[in-house]
Amino acid sequence: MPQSATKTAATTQLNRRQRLILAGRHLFAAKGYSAAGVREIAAEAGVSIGLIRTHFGSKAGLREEIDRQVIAQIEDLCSRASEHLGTEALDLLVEDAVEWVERERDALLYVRAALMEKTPGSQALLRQLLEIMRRFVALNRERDLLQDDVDEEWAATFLVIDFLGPAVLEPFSEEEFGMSMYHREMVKRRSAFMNRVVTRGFMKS
Amino acid sequence: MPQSATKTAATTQLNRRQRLILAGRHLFAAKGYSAAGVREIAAEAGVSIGLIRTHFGSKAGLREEIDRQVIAQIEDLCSRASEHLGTEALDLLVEDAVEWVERERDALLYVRAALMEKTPGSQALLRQLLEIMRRFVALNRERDLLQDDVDEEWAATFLVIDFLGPAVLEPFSEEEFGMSMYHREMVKRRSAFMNRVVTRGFMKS
DNA sequence: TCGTATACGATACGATCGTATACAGGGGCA
DNA sequence: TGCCCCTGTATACGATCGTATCGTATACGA
Repeated sequence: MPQSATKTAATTQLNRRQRLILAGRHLFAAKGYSAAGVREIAAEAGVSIGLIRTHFGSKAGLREEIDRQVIAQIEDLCSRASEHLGTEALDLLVEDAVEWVERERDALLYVRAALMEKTPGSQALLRQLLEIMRRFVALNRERDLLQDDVDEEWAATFLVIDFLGPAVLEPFSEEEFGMSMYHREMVKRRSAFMNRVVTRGFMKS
Repeated sequence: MPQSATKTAATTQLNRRQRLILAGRHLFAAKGYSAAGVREIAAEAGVSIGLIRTHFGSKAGLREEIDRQVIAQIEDLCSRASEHLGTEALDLLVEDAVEWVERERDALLYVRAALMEKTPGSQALLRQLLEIMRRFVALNRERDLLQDDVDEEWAATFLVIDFLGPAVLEPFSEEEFGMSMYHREMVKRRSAFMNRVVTRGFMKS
């Protein structure tokens, strides 16, 4: 009983804090930082309001912690993406990203919401994404997979935009396209189209 | 005196209302709908708070009116884009859009902010953008400017994403790229890159 | 010229915001 | 056992939110 109580207590402590983070991430992503209230977050996490102050100092502190965790996730994605080489690197990066998005949809939607507000955290998030794409472009140049005279900085920016694009459109996707942007069929079509665009384009010159 | 007084009064009336709309558009775009308060909006417009209720019923009513005006502007852009034909149609559409963005930057940043929140207005805004791009794609197909076997729905979505992309990145642009996304040099480089991408891509297959 | 409708501002109201404070339970250490 | 710190809850506080109300000034039609 004492041991299991200790364990339970520790678990609960971790859970309380982490549940606040998850609830905050979810609500910030869904309604935006200003519109999501601390009482609502605490209620969704199933804890009392005071815990936000205890663990994070303030609502802003909670956001900073969420930023840190999401940035860490993207760093992970980045390091795994760097392992991909060869012709199918883009496919694999897309697959990795898609797998992450499926597993951590709230995290992506949080990135989407975070970018709406310019904070140190959101700036860092964007920089992280740019860094991933710059490395990806550089890697492909080294492997001689880039066409000649490509504006590499814009190529990286282009990739960031088209990574975030579906997230931006996601809340409207059901009504405009009849399914989620991250529905398997949607991802497949999009992946095929983007693959075509980056290698051949879609318009005659 | 009476005539000029009448004129002034009428002008003032129009100004008051329109100034509220412009101030609201600016603040909603800059801080988001929830974070922008009615007192702040009234102060920026140089009128008293009560006028928001008088003219629009509520804060939400003000947003609806802003939505209407912005949608109307985009419709204008749409009808003008439809006039462009021939090989340089994309260039002209881009030029039109760029000119509009330069003239009405707040309107674009408002679109950006509006898309963060799912409302009837934001859904209509997105649909409008999609419609523009669908027509553009269809027009190019009719003119035989599309490559074979292009997924036209995704092509239109792609164009929407890459139209909104710079707006999404704009608040971070100064720090990441050293200048605004809508700086002339930036637009030129971006335009060149996008032109290349849609016709040739940038990666070897 | 007067009556009325509208335009407008000042202020009050209730709700909700984020934060601060007071207090309760339960391990770890003397 | 007694003290203490840590985690946690409940509640209070001041500020600010959006909205409602009231008084006044101004323009227009009879």
